[in-house]
Amino acid sequence: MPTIGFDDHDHSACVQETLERATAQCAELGLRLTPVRRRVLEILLAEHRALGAYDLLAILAKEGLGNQPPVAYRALNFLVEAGFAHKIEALNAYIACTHPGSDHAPAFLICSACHSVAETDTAPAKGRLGAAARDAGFVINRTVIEAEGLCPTCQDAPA
Amino acid sequence: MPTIGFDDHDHSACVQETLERATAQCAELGLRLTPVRRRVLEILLAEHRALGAYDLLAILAKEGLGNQPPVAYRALNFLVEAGFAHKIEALNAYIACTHPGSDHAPAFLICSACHSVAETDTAPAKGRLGAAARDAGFVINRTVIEAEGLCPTCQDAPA
DNA sequence: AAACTAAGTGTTATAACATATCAATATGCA
DNA sequence: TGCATATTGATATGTTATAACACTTAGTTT
Repeated sequence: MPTIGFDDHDHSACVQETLERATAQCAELGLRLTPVRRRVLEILLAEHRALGAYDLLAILAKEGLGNQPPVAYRALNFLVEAGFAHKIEALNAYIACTHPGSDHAPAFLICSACHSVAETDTAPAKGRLGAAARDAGFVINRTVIEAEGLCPTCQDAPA
Repeated sequence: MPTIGFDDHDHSACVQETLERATAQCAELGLRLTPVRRRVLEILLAEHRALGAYDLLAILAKEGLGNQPPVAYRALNFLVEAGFAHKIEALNAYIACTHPGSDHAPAFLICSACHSVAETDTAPAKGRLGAAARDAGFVINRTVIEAEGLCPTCQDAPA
């Protein structure tokens, strides 16, 4: 599984493709990708960076899709639970999943300068964290793995 | 370096000892462990679990040490920067460092049931996260490694 | 000692993030 | 159709965090 990162790619195609896959997956699983949910996913995919719930809400409000916080949070919670989006705990912000379909323990590389986020994968149970958990008799349900730093572009940019 | 975890230990001694080490370390580095900062560290050490800034503030207020949010946040930011405390991003809460003195990349095991937190250590650069960062040309400044799950005690407890 | 400087504190206000609750509506299915 | 469930609308509130500015304290320079 590749680290989808800071490189360029055909973005509008990737948005469309991911949306279509999400639509199909919802149909399969009996989930309802309602207009607000679909639009939130589309926004997150298009932005390709972490957005706060209120950033999303502002966009939704302009489009007449809702203007109260629960509108954004409900959609985000749905997407996160369905595996279409992730919450970045270090930013209190949300990002579209770039590894859709796979059951995964995501890890993120977060650029402090431009706020772009790359998603990669970990196998937490296999590393030191898993070993520590086993030693302590701790059973892991969910992991948060995030790294803050500088992406290649921002390293080159003048301070 | 051990995972300081969910086991019992002589707590009041460990609080005193850590406070003394922190005092000494501040003296060495020219940092000022003022009354509020010292008391916040003491509370975090004594509680031995993650506390929200407003939980701390309530305690400080009772003791006449301040009653406005910045009082708590200033003390917490100082302690975090000095390495005496850590922020648990998944909880928006703060905990005393149990590996003081060492320059470390902490990792946490967080019990969803009893909210106790064990601190252990990682070597992020050596695991998959480090490999992904190198592949992407990403330079890591800080890592957030947190696992939520059940501690040994809460696994045994009835649901 | 007086003046200066840097760090810390007090205080007010507000920004930013998130959820509880209850009523209304839509959807899927017996 | 009628029922159960999921979703949405709307109001209010709860929780976490910082901006801004005045004031004080401790150390340092003159």
